[in-house]
Amino acid sequence: MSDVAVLAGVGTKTVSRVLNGEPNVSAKTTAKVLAAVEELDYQLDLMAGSLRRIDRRTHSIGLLIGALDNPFSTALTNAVEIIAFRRKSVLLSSSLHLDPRREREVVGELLRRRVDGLLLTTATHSLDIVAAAQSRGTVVVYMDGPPLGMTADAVLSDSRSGAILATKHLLDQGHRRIAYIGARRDVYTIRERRMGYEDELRRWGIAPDPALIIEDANEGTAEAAARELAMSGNPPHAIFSGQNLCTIGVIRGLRSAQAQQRIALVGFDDLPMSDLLDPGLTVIAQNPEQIGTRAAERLFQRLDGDVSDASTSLVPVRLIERGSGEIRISG
Amino acid sequence: MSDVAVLAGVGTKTVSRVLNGEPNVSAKTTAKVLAAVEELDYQLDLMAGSLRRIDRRTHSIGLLIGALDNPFSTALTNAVEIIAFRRKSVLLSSSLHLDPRREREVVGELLRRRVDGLLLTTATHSLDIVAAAQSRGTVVVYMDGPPLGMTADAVLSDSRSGAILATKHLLDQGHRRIAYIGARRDVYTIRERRMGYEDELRRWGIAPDPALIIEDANEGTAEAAARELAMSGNPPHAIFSGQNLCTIGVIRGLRSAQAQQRIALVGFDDLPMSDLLDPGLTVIAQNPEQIGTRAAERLFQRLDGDVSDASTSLVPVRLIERGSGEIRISG
DNA sequence: CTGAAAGCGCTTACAG
DNA sequence: CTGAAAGCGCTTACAG
Repeated sequence: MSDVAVLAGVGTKTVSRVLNGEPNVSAKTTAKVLAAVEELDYQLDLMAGSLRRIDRRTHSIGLLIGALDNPFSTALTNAVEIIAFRRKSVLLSSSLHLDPRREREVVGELLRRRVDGLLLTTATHSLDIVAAAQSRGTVVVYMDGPPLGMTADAVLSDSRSGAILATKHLLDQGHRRIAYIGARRDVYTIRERRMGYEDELRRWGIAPDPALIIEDANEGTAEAAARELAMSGNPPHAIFSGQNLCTIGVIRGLRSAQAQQRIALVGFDDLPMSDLLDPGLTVIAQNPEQIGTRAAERLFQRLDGDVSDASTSLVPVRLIERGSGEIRISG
Repeated sequence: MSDVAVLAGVGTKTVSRVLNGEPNVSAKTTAKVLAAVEELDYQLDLMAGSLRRIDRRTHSIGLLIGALDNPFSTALTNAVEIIAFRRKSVLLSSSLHLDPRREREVVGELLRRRVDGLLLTTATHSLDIVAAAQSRGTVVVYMDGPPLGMTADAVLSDSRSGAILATKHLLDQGHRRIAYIGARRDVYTIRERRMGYEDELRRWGIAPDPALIIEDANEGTAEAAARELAMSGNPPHAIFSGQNLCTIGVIRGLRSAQAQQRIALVGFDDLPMSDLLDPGLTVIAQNPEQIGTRAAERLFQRLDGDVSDASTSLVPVRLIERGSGEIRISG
């Protein structure tokens, strides 16, 4: 910046004024400064500025995501990025690559870079440092899960209602033996989905059958489980898959048992091209754009000084009928 | 940091030594400092440190991507993130959301945060500031495209060979009237794909037919184009789709014309679940993990002091046969 | 409308 | 093995 000041023949404070759009600089001086900036291809050093700035804002926000291997996470990230860009903030994005032990280190890296806020989709192993940062003024917003062990804003899908909707839809088709195949039980939203499934069964007077409940599945084990269920002596009439990657496994499993036209399927969370399958995949679609947008907007409201009580915002889900969930009972 | 120093009863330089793992600190002093750090939940301010540090490294790298709406971009980002994490660097990721006018501003935001390096998948509208940053020591590596108007390392798919492979495969099935439906012509790799297609046709003595070449398509227009071609009086025998989102459109178009079992299709770039379609989708699969990994590793080699000549690294692609590309000529 | 001095939280270059 | 002083590139708080 001093180079620019020298070349323009002004003080550094004047350069700072021009580059930050502060008032009280004559048009002539502004022009001189801008010419020098152009000449030297100068870019303001925002990080140096934030050191002295009264609010210490770095105009960066940290995003912690479980893994980027999922269209849901991608859409979420994209939505967040759009809001951040609008607010002249940059996104420091980190994923865990499925290794929860990295969480502490990843969050630490974000905090050491003094992000203004943290958008967390998962944070079970770094609670202390997140809470400490929050008490120092770092804004914390949870996405796709509730705040764990601390008070913070959260934006998430209404998983329970979605699971109830899915289960009811299958019951409405006449199915009674409905299996659940879901992902990691240690994830809040996943548990909610299983519980919604059980709630609705009970509401219809059906006791959840442990033999029809498979948890902690990934794509591979979901495939094996679906295949096994389909080929068993007493196969289920329908399957509710509690997560999109599991759903892919279930589809493969049903196909390898040639049961995809016989056993109904509703998946939680949508998948691209799932309308092109045969049968088309019926899903409970989440709204990741909305979750990401709301969470990021909440974060910036907080940065703007909103000190109202922390709140949890539930984003509605909806049923999309494409065929697999509308297979009716045939026996 | 001074709080920690006071609490531990040492100088700030000693705190700095402990936190940066520098030698020559007694075990006892180290313990005192660590206890104070723990007590205060202190996190080093990396950005403040980089200001004074001799190499001025911020341990952050900027990633510019066209849009995150594509599994290819996602896989690329993921691979880059893994390498960056390994190198204790954080990823500032920005996408353009398809708006090229944002490019200058986005790149500027990254540069103003003094990223150590820039990983660019697109950079046609910010050449001057990228080049200026490069000449100041910011490492620039291009991904998924060649360096445009400057000298820099690049890592990209061997698009031309892939397009030749796709076209040859369709010719091998007996097809002669092969259409090309591709995305934005202003993207280098997309142009390479079309050129590979034309090259191979000519090698077989077939003149490319302008009526069978559709460019600048997106998912929607690719669908319309495919449908129109399929329903025309003189439909093509096969289609080579030059980009994955176009491919989705083409699949929809062929289906709506009920031609998906009649007109062969090879798509450039793989899509998840494309083996579950009927027919399964034959593709030229890229290797985004490899592109991202190589590009990030190159970037860190440069930061480590490698001053060898800039080089372009071509990552091989491969044909995956799943059915749609193996439909043989039937007329 | 403009600029000189001080200071943000660190690391550097020294001195002990 | 340890720490005091200076300085990185900015913005703040002033003074003119």
